[in-house]
Amino acid sequence: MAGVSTATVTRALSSPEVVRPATRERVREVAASLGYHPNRAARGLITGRTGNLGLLVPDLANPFFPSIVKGVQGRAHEADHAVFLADTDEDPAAEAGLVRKLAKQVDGMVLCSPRMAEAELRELAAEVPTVLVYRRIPGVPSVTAEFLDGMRQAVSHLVALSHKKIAYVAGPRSSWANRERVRSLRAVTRKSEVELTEFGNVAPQFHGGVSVADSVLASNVTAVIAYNDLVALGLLHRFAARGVSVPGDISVLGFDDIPLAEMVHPALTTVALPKEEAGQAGVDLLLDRKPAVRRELPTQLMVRGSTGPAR
Amino acid sequence: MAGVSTATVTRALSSPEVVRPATRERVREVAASLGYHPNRAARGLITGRTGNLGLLVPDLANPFFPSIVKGVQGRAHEADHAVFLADTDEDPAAEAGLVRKLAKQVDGMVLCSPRMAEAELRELAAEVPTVLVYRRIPGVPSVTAEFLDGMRQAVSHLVALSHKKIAYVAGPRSSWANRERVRSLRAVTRKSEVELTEFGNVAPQFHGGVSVADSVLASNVTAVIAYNDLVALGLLHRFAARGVSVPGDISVLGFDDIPLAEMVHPALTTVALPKEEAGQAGVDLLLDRKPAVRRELPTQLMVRGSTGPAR
DNA sequence: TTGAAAGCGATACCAT
DNA sequence: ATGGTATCGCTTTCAA
Repeated sequence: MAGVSTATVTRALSSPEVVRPATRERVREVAASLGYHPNRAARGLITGRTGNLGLLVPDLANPFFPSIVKGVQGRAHEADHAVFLADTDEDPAAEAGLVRKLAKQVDGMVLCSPRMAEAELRELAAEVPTVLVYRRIPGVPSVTAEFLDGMRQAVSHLVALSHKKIAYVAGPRSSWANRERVRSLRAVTRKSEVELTEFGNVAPQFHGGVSVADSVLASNVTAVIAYNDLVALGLLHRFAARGVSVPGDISVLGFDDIPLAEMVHPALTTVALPKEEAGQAGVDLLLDRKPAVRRELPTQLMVRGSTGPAR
Repeated sequence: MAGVSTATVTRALSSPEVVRPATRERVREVAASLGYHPNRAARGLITGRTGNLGLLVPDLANPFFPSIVKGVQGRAHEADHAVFLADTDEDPAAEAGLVRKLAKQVDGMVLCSPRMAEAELRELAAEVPTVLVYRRIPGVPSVTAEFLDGMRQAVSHLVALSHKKIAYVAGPRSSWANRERVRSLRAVTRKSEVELTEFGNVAPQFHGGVSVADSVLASNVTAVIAYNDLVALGLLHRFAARGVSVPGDISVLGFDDIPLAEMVHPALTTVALPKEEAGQAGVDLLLDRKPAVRRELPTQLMVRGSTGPAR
């Protein structure tokens, strides 16, 4: 319709500088009036780049993940990329299959808190450009948070409130984040007067916290740090049902800072992890294709109503 | 590698019945050993089907939507389709662009609670196979819930508790769901002794509820129905801060039944809307390509702690 | 600066 | 039952 060849249309649209301005404008106007957009699949066939990204999350029902998805999604669209989303329902066995299914259609994958084994993950990362978010393995670009520092802030806070006996409710064994938190917590408490008791492992969900609450109460701790906010909320719920006062009888501290943390009574003291930022950083790493980079984002203790002086 | 033509490979993989069993097995074994999967983009070029679906949501941070996404995602993968996700951040102006950007790469779009105007939506639906979830316009397949019946259950419940003056806190004007709820509520209360006072419009979020709570208290209602659970939680939060007892001084009722509703104290009485089911039904409608169908899923009042007898 | 034509990885038709 | 080949929509040489 513009009276030029398809080659010139391509050039007018993707390499404006090489066509005569008059031609370029004519082509662009016609394209706009027709609502023409190049078919990305066909383009990808020849360029090898699809303009698509893949994102894998363990469970969208955990409010921690939608925030990350928003971050990935937002940044990807800024970079004119579309995002495939896959939810694995906390099934490690499903992860590799989903990644491979998407691999051909994407320029890269963002794997958020993948539960699969390290060896398998490494294989996958060799097949398709991969960025890990909230998981770290050698040689693969990743975005994580400063768990050790976050744990230090949490324990300092409890120590300042005179707590001496602290419980930790562990999340899934397959969760790298859980392993990191346990490691950090042990490291931090080893140097202090604090006595640490560990519970779990529980599912990283509300009911996980509910189910372990009575065991925690039966011990003699005055404060409990939960694997994440959802578990912490489960603890709060069961404590309330048992008539246990928080923070009067026991202090509760979570991890993540999901939006809910501020909505409950008492509001949950928690270690805030970067979520949208982590998603954005993940996309940046993927699109920049820099050599294996490890970004570690800062964490921040949010002191709210669920922690108070030891009884 | 299997000693056959590409045509036979295609057939062995996608129309097994037309190739000799021996050949078929040989091809399949070689394919498996190579980890070969047909390139879906290339396939889409000639078949016209991409095996991809697009999903648009207003805001993933609203816990109502992740559930729908899970439903869509799960069903789509069962049908061997991948899902593009786009979050519009509650910006109606962004919706059409996002849809058009994805349109070429998908077999159809699921638009979840789209905020855009009806005329524009109709245009879009003409360009790409579309299913609406939680929105209904003539001629476009849709999945919604029985709001009128849900509202009837809610009001009956409050009437049974002797409430005579009820407030409604309205959500966004651009939200079809809000308009439906207002319409249903007016219809239901018109026939009863109940006096209805309307507040809002507020953002469909926690802070929306917080911001309107004092106005509600200043009126003389004994019960309040919120646009959705998030707004209801905002009300609960502000009421608690003001020392107002729920349900002692005022009853609170939400809509949606998001997971949080059960996690707070007092637990939120709410009208449960189908979420995963709605997402699944949306995908089914899209893939069946039946003529314009309207599915209306049942709703269910969940009575919990936040409603009680009128004071 | 522009056009012609090859080719990306598949499928589907027409032969054989 | 199988192979040859045109074709999908686009980009990228290579020539003009």
